[in-house]
Amino acid sequence: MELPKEYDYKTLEEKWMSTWQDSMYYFDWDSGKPQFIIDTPPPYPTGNFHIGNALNWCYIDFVARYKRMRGFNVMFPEGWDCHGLPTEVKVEEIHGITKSQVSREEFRRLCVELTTKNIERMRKSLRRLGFSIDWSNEYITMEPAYFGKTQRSFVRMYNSGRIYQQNHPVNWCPRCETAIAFAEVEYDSRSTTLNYLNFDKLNIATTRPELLAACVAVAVNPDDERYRDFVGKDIKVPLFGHKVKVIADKSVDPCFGTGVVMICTFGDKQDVRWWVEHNLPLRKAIDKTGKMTDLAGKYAGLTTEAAKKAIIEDMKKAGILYKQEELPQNVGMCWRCKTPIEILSEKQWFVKIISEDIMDTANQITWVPDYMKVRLENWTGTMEWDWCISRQRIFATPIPAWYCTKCDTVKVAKEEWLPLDPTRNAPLEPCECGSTEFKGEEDVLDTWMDSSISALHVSGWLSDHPLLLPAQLRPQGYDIIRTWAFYTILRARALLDKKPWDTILLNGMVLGEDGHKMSKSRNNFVVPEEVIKQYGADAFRQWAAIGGSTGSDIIFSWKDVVAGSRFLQKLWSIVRFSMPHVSDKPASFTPIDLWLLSKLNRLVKETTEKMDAYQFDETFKAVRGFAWDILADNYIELVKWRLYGEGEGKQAAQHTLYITIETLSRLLAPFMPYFSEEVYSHLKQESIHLQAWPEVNESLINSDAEATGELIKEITGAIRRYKSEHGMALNAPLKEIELYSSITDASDIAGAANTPVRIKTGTPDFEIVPTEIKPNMKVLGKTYRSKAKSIADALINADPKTIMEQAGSGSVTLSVDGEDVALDVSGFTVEKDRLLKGKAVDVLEVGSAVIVIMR
RNA sequence: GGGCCCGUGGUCUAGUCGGUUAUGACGUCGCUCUUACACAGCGGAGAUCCGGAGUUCGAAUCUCCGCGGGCCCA
Repeated sequence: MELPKEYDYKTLEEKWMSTWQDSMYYFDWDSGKPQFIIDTPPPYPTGNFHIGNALNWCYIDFVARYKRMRGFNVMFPEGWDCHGLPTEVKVEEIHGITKSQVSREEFRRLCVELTTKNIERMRKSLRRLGFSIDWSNEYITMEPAYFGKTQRSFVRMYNSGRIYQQNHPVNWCPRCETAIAFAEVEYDSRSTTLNYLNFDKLNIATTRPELLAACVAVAVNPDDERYRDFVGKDIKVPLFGHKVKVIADKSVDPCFGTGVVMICTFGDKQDVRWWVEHNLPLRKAIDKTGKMTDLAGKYAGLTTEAAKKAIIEDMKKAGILYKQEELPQNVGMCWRCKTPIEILSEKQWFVKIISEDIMDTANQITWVPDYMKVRLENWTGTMEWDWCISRQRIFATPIPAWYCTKCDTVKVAKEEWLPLDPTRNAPLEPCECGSTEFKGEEDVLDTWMDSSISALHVSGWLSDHPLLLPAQLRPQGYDIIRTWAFYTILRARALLDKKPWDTILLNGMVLGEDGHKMSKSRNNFVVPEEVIKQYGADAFRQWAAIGGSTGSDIIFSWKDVVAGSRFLQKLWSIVRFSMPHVSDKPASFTPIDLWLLSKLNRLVKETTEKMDAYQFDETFKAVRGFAWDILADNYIELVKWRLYGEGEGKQAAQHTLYITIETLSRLLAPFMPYFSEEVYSHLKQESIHLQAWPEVNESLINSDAEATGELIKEITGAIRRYKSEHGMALNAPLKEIELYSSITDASDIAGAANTPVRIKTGTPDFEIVPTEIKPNMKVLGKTYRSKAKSIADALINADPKTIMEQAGSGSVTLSVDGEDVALDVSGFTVEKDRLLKGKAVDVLEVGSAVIVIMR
C-alpha cells in the first residue's frame, strides 16, 4: 500500500481526534504506578482559548504524555475558573440590563448560562489542539460540588483564626457601589486644580479640598528646614476646626506645592500608606454612594463635586484660599463606568498572611526556571496588608455567614450545612442570643479563593478518594506568580500544612510578531484556531515546543508554524519512502547501520534527560535534527542501493529503518500526537499514546561505530559535493575511487556514489606540504600565561616546514622575544596539504581519509 | 519608582562553569528534478555577539556603568 504523497493534516487530525477515547487518559485512583498529578490552571471561560493559554497547555501536554509513557499514573485535569466581574459585565451587556434590575438568583442564572456556553466552546478548542486531558477529572468552580469546597475552606480557615473581619481601605466605585480590585482600576490623564490654603500657621496645597473634613494629619519632609519647628505640633483645619498633628515623612516632596501636604482618609493610595505607617485616626467624609457624610457639617449630603465647589467658594470668601494652579493628574476610574474611584474604609473579610510560612513552603518546591522564585520572594517581602477576600458582587461563591438582626453577631456556617447561599438559606441553629432572625451576608468571595484550592481539589481533598497532595506539577505563566501561586501556597499551608506541589513550571508570555504583548488594540492578536485551520495542531504545537526556552517570553511567529508544517511533510516523505522497505526481522548490521543505531540511542538518552528537565525546545530540536539531517539526508541516501538491491545488507537496512522509525514516532508522540499516531498505525495495531517511552540500549551506543559511520558519511558527502561542483548528476558513475583510510567496508560508499571503490592501505604517493601552524591557546594560555600571546604570534609567523620537521622529535624550539623557548607539540597543530605527484586524478581529503577519484 | 528577564548575521534563535572556526531556522544568491521529499538537496554570501570601562595571557561568556526592550508590581 502506497501512502499519499502529501501529508494531509486536516483529514488525519480530524480522523484521530474522533477515534481516540477519553478513557485513554483517565487517572486511575487505584493504580499501583507512581502518581503524577498536574494542577492545571483553570482558565476563565471567556469563550476563547487564547494563545497564551495554548502555549501553557502545550507544555502541560508535553509533560503529561511524556510522563504517561514513562509509566506514571498521570492526571491532567481541566478546570474552569468561572466566577468574576467580566462575566457579570458581559451578561449586563448581552441582556441590556444592570444587575440591580433583576433578582440575585436571576442574575446568577444568566451568568451560569453564559459561562456554560463559553466552556462548551473552549472544550472544542482543547480537543482540537490534541491535549490529553483527563475529562473524568474536570471541575467547574461555579458548581456546588466545587464552590462547596471553597466554602468549607472558608469555614475551616475562619475557625482556625486565619480569616477575620475588619474595616479596611478599598477601591470603591460610588456609582456601582462595589469595592474593586487594583487590577480593575483604569487610569486616565486629566488636569485638576491645585489649591493653596492657609492652614492655621502653615500653607498647604491640595487637589481635594472637599476632603478637608477627612483630614487627619499634615505632613512635611523631615529635612525641610522651613517646617522643622512645626513637627509634632497640633494645627487647626480651616472651616471644620478640628485639630490634627504635623508629622514628618521622607516621602513628602518639599518641591511640590508648599512642601506641606494634608493627609485625608482617603484622598489617594499615598494617604493610605501614611495612614498605616503613622497609625492615624479614621475620618469618613464620603459615603458609599459618593455623598458627603455628617462629618462634613453643612456640606453633608452633597456630592463630592458639589461639595468641592461650595468649599472652594467659602474658602475664597474667608481668604483661606490664596492661590490656584493647573495640575496634570492621573485619575483612577472604574473600568466599567469610568467614574473616578474613591478609597473608602469598609468592613471586609481578610485572610491573614504569614510570610514566613509562605517562603518556607515555597522553598520546599522546585522552581523551573529557578530564578522565578525570586519574584515570589520579593512579593512576599513587600506585602503591606492582609488579603481582602470579600467582593460586593453577585456571580461568585457566597460567603457562608449571617448577621444576627438582634445582637449583630456574625454567624459562620457549619461545614455540614454547605454548600449554601446565606441570602437564601438561614442558619440551622439560633444565634447565641437566642434569636433566629438573621440577615445573610451579601458579600461574595474573591475568585482567587476558588482557584487557590485547585491543587487540593484535584488531589482528592474532601472527596471519597484518598488525599494525594502534594500534586507533582503546577504549570503556569509567570504573570500570576503573585496571585495564583502565592495564594495556592498560602492555602495548602493553612488548610493542610503541606506544600501544594513538588514542582512549579513557569512559562513565559506570548508576544505578538511585533515583539509586544498580544492585544486587540495593538492588532497583533492571533488565535490558535486560525493557526490550526491553516497548518494543523501538530504544526502549532511545534511552535510551542521550539519557540523559546522554557520560562522565557516567546514571540508568536507564523514562520515557526510554517517550518513545523514543513517538518511534518519531510517526516511524511521519510515514512512514505520507508514503509515498503521496513522489516521487524533482525539481521546483522553493517557499520553505517550501527552508526545510525548508536546515534539513535544517544538521542533517546539525551531527550530523556531533557524532558526530565522540562527543556522542550532542546528535546524537540534534537529529535528534528536527527530525523532530518542524520536519518533523511545521510542514512537513507547511504542505504538506498541496499534497499533497492537484493544483497545481504538489504535485511539489515530494512530492520534498522524499522527500529528507527518506530523509535522516532515514540519520541515525537508528546509533541505531535496526531502525526505520530498516524505513523505508528502503519507499523502496529495499537495507539502510540499507550506505548512506553523508548529505553536506551546502552550496548548500541558505541563511539567507535559512530566515528566510523561519521567518516563514511563525510566521505560520501565529499564525493557528492565533488560531483555537484563538476556539474555531474549525483547518481552519475565515476570510473573508480581509491580510498586510503581506516574504513574496511566501503560498500555503502560505493552504493551511494554509484562507483566502484577500491580500498587501499597506507598512503598514496604524496608530497606533504605544511601550510600553516595553528596555536592551541587552551594549552599555551595555561602553561605560559602572559607569554602565551607572543608564543602564539611566533608560531603563526614561523616557517611551517621548519616547525613540522622539528615536531617529529616531540618538541620544537622557538625564538620568542629574543629568548629560546622549548615547546611541546601539544601546543599547536600543523595544517598540511597533500599533493599527489604525477597522476591525472582528483584528490579529496576528509579528516585522515584520502579519496582519490578517477574520472 | 521597585523587582525579574532579555539585547548574538536582514529577521528569530543556540551557545553564557572564559580558550581564537559563534549554532540552527527563515530569508537571500548559485547549482541540481537523485526511482521519499523542489514545502527538497548541495554549496556560497552575510555577525566589530547593544555601547563603554574593568578583571585576564585570553571575554559573546565574569564585574561595574550606561542605553534599549519586555513582563509583573507600585
